[in-house]
Amino acid sequence: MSSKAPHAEVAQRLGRAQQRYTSGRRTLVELLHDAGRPLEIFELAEGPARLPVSSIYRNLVVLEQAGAVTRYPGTGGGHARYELSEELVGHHHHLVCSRCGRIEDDPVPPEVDAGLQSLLGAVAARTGFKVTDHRLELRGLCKQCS
Amino acid sequence: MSSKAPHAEVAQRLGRAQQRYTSGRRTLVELLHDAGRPLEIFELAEGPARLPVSSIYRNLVVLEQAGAVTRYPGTGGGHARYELSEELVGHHHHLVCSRCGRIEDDPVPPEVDAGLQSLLGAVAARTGFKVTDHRLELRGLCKQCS
DNA sequence: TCGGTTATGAGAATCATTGCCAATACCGTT
DNA sequence: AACGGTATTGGCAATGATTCTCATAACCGA
Repeated sequence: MSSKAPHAEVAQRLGRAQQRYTSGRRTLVELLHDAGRPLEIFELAEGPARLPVSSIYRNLVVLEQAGAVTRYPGTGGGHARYELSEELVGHHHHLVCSRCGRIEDDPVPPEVDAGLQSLLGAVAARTGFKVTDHRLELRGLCKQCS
Repeated sequence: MSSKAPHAEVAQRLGRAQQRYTSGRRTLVELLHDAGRPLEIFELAEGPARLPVSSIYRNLVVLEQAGAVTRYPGTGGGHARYELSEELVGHHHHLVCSRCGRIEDDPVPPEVDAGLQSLLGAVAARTGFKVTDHRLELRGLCKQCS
């Protein structure tokens, strides 16, 4: 199931950042790719891979600086989560269930995102803030909890 | 300048939650109201009010449970921030400067939010996720940094 | 004012995250 | 294939934000 993990792109980005694509980093990328949702550190550490915690943190920083993963601060009282960057897996939003806390990815249809883009242009004109990126979090109840 | 802080509404919500509106809690509400942007703990603690840290944390939890403040997890590597809840100060989005890290509020024009609402309805229909709320974070460069 | 309950504040305890460092793996060269 | 130099790893200690504890103080109704 991890066959289509974007290893080539990650390797390229790490190369640009003068970093190696080691086996630990490769494992992280596969775990994140297979999950298809932002994972917490313990989910990476307790999985079948059994990666040491300090290496996980260190490598996530490296991967983030290389532009391969994105960090999301904990949503509830929870802890930080990581995900493959949108440049690798495509633009998407997050569905956060306020009951069970689960976060799922929601791929964004082009017409929806186009609508958003025009909204963001209006913000720039109004406030002088140059918008380069956005994060949209939809909160509510997931299928199971509703 | 803190004259229009929504003390009455906060008191009402605390009452419903069987909680008192003490002077420490009142001070927190005024600080948050005056700031008009999400504040970190140290900004509440080091201000002229000199509130003890443990009381700040405890009271923010109480105020959050009563629906008077909202917690935002730190955006960079940063720490948690708190703000008066949207029910008290109105719906708004956040402008996050990726250079200086500052977060500003951005009030949402009704027509923009109406556009968003229709997008969210589409998500519900497509995924079975019941959207009750959303958070939009616009990232980019603030006026000073650009 | 009294009695009982709730909130406060100072410090200790907890826990995610980061730093440290000796051992290991990797890479280019011979 | 072995060598030397550099980057990475992994276990554990240190850090720092957040939470807990508990004795004291404030509050509220009778």
